[in-house]
Amino acid sequence: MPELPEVETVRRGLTRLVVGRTIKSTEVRWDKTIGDMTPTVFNEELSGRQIIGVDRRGKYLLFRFSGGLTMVSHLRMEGAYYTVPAGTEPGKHDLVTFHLDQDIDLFYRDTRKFGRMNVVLNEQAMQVAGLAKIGPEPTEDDLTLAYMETEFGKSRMHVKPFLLDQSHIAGLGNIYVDETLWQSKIHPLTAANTLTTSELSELRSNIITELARATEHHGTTVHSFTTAFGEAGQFQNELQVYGRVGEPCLRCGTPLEKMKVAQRGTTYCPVCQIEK
DNA sequence: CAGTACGCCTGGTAGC
DNA sequence: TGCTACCAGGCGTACT
Repeated sequence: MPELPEVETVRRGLTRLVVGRTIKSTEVRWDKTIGDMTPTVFNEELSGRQIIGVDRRGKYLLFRFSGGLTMVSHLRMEGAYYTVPAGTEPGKHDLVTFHLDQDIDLFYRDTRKFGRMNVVLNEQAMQVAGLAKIGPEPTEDDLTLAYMETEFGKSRMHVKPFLLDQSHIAGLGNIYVDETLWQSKIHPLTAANTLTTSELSELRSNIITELARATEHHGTTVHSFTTAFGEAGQFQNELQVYGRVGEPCLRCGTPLEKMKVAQRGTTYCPVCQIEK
């Protein structure tokens, strides 16, 4: 499931492969992917526009088009972009085709059809649902300890669903939440407002470092995620808890356990991550 | 307002 | 083998 490192990897791939290209036309084979817009309007809006950049905010991709339009694209669970030679027949799960100049087609594939793309004016992009209330990027400059103390202090939510909520911190998903909670020795059911300053400081630095490291490795390959280059990320080899239920904790050797927290599978060490 | 349950989807797999 | 049941889960929406 693409989280921040995977989305950033896709952004870099797209920047290399399609920035500078002009859209000749589009085809949409699953209407829900483009929200309220009809395939006809989608095609009329985008045809003739040049792709002038691809930005990212949290897990959202922001395609910048000539003429002041932005396409906000969220990959959700399995969305993926890749380029093929013009004329390539789309497969069953290729939901959208962007026919580009220079005989390139950009395909959007999404097996489970959860991903969405919304075309809006540039100035409306940050009003798109999900972006309107998005929290700070998990970087040294944007995610300050002072912010975390204030934000976590306001909520009694369990820390796991708290971290998955993009309005608190942008970019974390199930994998990196499990990883960073384990690294920080914090139990997933700990109430957000009971974390001490030193625990928050540790968590903050683990989040920032982990996402940066995963990005360097081109993200984690689970299920169907591949980069826009068609290559697999390598960070799955670095994961310390996700997908390792029953295997020994890398710190204390206790078999890792799995439980449901807010309907999500959660792997943790029952000894290292002590419940308060 | 804060927090929670559900629906959206399909491929893979466990169990019979 | 072929069938059913269930699981994976990010996020928007509806609800408490």
